[in-house]
Amino acid sequence: MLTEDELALLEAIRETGSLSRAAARLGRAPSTISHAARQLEARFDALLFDRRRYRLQLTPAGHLLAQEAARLMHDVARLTRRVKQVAGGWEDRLRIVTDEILEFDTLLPVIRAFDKLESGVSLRITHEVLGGTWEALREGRADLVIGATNEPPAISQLRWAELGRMEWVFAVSPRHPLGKATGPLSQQVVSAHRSVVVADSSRGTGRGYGVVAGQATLAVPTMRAKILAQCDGLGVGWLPRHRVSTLLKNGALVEKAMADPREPNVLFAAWRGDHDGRALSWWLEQIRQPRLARRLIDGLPLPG
Amino acid sequence: MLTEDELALLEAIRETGSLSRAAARLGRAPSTISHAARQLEARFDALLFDRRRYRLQLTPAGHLLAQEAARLMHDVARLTRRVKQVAGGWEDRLRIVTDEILEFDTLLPVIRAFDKLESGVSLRITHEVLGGTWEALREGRADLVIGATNEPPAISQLRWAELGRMEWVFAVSPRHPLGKATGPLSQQVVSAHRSVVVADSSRGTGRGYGVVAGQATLAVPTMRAKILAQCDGLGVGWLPRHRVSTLLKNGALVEKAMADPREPNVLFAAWRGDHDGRALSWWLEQIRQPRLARRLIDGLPLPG
DNA sequence: TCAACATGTGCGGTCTCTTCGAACGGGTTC
DNA sequence: GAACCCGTTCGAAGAGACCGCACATGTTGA
Repeated sequence: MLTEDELALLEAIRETGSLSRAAARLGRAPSTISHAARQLEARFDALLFDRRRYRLQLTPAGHLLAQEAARLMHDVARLTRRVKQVAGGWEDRLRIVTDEILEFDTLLPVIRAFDKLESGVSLRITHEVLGGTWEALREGRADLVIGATNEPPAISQLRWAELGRMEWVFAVSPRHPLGKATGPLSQQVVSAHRSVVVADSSRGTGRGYGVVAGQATLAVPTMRAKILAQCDGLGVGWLPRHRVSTLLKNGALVEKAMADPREPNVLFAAWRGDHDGRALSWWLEQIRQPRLARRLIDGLPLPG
Repeated sequence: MLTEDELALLEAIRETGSLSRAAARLGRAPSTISHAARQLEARFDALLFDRRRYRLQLTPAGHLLAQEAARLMHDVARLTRRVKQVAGGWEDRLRIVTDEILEFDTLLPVIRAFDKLESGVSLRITHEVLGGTWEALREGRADLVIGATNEPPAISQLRWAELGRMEWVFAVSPRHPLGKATGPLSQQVVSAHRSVVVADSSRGTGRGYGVVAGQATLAVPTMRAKILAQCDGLGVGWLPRHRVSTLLKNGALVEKAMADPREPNVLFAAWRGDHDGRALSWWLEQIRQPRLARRLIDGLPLPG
């Protein structure tokens, strides 16, 4: 393998173009450097230095070694940092999976605050649709899940905390055929119109919120897209009340009373008890603050 | 940095789960291992081993180090191979740039033969359109250029060899308006019809073969596409005679006499004299064989 | 042309660091 | 509780790194 001394040797020889100067730079005797250089060649079983001329030079092989060794050295330095970091109780990385109904924007201030800690932990934030968050936790793809819906399933070592409730509203564009309908709408009436659903293309399986069997659907990638689609009159469906509050106020959407109202969803944060670290603890501490939890669930109302 | 001994130490401890067994496996005294382990911890300034329980275990930091160090070790082994290879006179990699009018298929047998040498040299074969090959050589993006057209430009240390001549034929689809024209065609007559040109989208600049100013053009990505386009009657232009020989025979294309015939192109192989290596020498040796050069230039006639 | 200087290498001695064996304390197993 | 396993400490022995010196060779400047 390569010692940092050997690397420094190559580096010094390459830059100074001479063994004596390299020796001076490294604070060693010239004979030591000469000895070490020969030893290095013996180790790699290759001519690394061209000694034919007065001042020796690196051969192409020597150049390659010096150059790549510098890269390796860099890798080792980074590895050292990571090891110290993990030894200090910080995870190497923290994988956070949010449900898509949470808006990434609301996480930004927390991420910024986390960055200020300069922990070195690399964050990886992705999102999933519907049950995907629980799956991610079960399959070990996530260290922390934020905004998971429905009841926590049976996962060994599961820990969780309630974030709060998300209320839903059935709303349509005023230009939509249902826009002028009066009185509570039955499922039968609704099912005659296309519904807009959020689906995750990457996993292939078609999931959707509150879809009636046989109903035509328009699958869109995000809740934001669903809201915009419904504003456009492209379909109908349930929307998070708080995120469409402005749109309801200015008439871009109209709320419809339903024969079967939708119960509010309880949102959870969840993690596994067998992995702990300072980054996870910090995030849990933040998320347990009611103000932040409220903001995460409410999201940002779309401006009209 | 990490010595291979230290890496072997981590590996042995991780697998055996005990210092004594690791010592036995490595053929050292237990005291040596204990000492080395502590020294490793001091070096990284991190707790790598959990000594609280009876048999010590790797901490998360230790696991990370062992795992990543194994990866590093692998990198070093690969680097060692590459250094030996370069020291043996083989280049680290050979970048071959062909003109697009050469067909990649005709290179395949040569590549297979090169692979049989098991030199370890990684081949990188790309193609360029028109003057792009010379540029690639000038800008140091290529170690060897095959099939460069036109005269060799002034490039320092340039070396070249003639491959042979490529003859051209002006041909159109029988369903094209020019298909029934008689007698030699003048430039003026031709310029009234759209010409098909080969252009390189990746470099942005529009280049083309023998295009008359003001003439409408259809730019296609490859010579193969140009042939197919002209068979389809989408345009007219010069084509390599040998590659369309079958198509001329079966009537998919008809040759037209021209008032200004096109001179055959001389194709060159070129490289720089200041980089030599066994891989380059081998390729030059192959290319200088007249039979191979002929096959490269003629390409594969498209079946009707 | 010759002297002064610079460069790379070989040798013997010194010094540091690794390694070992022996002894000890604590934990596990039967 | 005896036998065994495990990790640690300590002094001694050995290996390898390093230095100073001498020497051959090549370069530079007067």
